[in-house]
This record gives sequence, structure tokens and C-alpha cells, in this order.
Amino acid sequence: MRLSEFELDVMAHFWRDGSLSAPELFERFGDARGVTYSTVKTIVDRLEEKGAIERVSSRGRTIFYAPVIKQERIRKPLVKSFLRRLFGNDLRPLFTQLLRDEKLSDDELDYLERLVEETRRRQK
Amino acid sequence: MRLSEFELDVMAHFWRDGSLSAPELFERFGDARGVTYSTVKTIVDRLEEKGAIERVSSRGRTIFYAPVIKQERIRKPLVKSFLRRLFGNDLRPLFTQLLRDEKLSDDELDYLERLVEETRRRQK
DNA sequence: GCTATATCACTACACTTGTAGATATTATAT
DNA sequence: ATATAATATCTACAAGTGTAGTGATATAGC
Repeated sequence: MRLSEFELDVMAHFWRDGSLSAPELFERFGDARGVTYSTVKTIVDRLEEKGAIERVSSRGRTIFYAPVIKQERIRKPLVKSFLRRLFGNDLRPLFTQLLRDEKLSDDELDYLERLVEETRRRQK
Repeated sequence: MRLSEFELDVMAHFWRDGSLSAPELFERFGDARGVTYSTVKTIVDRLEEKGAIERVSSRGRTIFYAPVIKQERIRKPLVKSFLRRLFGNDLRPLFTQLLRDEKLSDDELDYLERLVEETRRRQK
């Protein structure tokens, strides 16, 4: 399933919060992106159309949707193809950007360190 | 400057090889992607239109193009926004994917290890 | 010199995406 | 019971993208 950038942004909210209505989404995106309710609702409709979310309940006229697809199912292949497209087979420039230019949080750095060690151990 | 996926794929070749003609690009993409010369040439035209490449020479009727924009200028903001969109503020799942699921090459792992150390040192 | 072929330039078209208006309809407050 | 506001549904449209066809033309081989 192919999701657009805006669709992915909306999915991020669903994955975090589980269940949301279009008006709620509009609350969150209207300000930040300067779009109308209509626009947000269209994205929600398309996500439903694509089978990424489904109607799970309603309160009054308001429909609540929940994610059908798992975040990882979308994310993993996306990351893979994206990184390959931009870096080919050598991710070192990516690491440079992440570690030197952008800066990871302490948590991320700790985690990364542990992962590297773990991988090292496994590899020997 | 906004580049599409196919455009990025073509730019990858320019960045690697410096200067190329449409027929040469077609050599490389025609088979791999099953597209016609026409398609490849259209992408080249659009890249020129966008100012990503420029004509630098010709041999016979054949025009050679070279990149105008640097890879990093395109790549960096792309990576940043892509990762933020997909991972928000916690890149740990990205690292899991890279180290556990996909597997880095020895070179990449070495490099990453050194970078982590370097960052550690700087941070104290 | 003439012809065939490679290459270019131009045009086209369907699909996706971001954006939103118009209209219908249902709750809610009075 | 009715008016109003909120929400849904449907339709639209321009820009970007992947894909390719057509026709012009310059070079290369004869």
C-alpha cells in the first residue's frame, strides 16, 4: 500500500493514538498546516479507501477511525527503499549526518551503542 | 528543489559518474526498469528544466549533462524530513531495523562504532 | 551525396496528491 | 419543533509524476 506524505502524517497520529475522528485530526493539523477541515477529511477518506484505517465507532454524527495496518508494515519497506535510493549501498554518510550534523538524543545514542555492541558480539 | 523518485534515481548516476548523456542513462535504466528511451529522456529534460543538471558538452548529436546541484544539498533535508515523518523524535526503531533486520556491512559497522565513540567523547 | 539510424524536441495522457468548495444531513440548544 | 452548527459526502481542479508516441534532424556509413 502506497501512502502519500500527508497520509503518512495522518497515520502517525493514528498509530500513536489508536482511534481518532476527522474533527480531532483537523484540530491537530488545521493550525499546524493551515488546511481546512475539508482537506483533512479528504485524506481520512482516502486512507479509508486504501484500507489503511477503518470506521470503528461513532458518537453523534462523528465517525471514529482506527488503523488497520501496522506501522512497521509501512515503515520498513519505505525506509529500505528510501535509504537505498539516496545512499545506495553505503550508509556511512547517513550516519555522519545523524551523529555529527544532527545529533541524537542521549537515549538514542545509548540504544545505538548497545545495538552496535550486540551486533559485534553476534558477528564474532 | 524538489525531485521525484525517478529523478533522484537518475541523479544518483550523475553524482557517481559526473557526466552522462540520455542514451547512456537509457542503457542503464532501460533494462532495469523496463522503460523506453523516451521516458528516460523526459526525466533528463525535467532535471535540466529544474536546474539540477546542465548541458556541458556534446558529441555528434548527443548531449552530455552534468550535475549542477550537490548531492548533499538534496540529500540532507530529504533525510531529515523523511525520518522525522516516519519516526518522529525517536530514531531507535530505525536503528533496530538497520542493525538487526537489515544488517550493515563491516565497513558501515566499523564506521558507526567509531562515530558513536567520537560522539561519546565529545559529549562528556 | 544519399539514406538510415540515432537522438532530440515536443506533445500527451492517466494517475496521484494537496487542496478545497458545495451540498446534504444530523444533533443540539433553545 | 426549529434553527444552527457540526459533520459527512461528493465533486473539482491544478500541479507533479511516470510513461510514452510522433515527428524533426543531424550524423555516419555507404
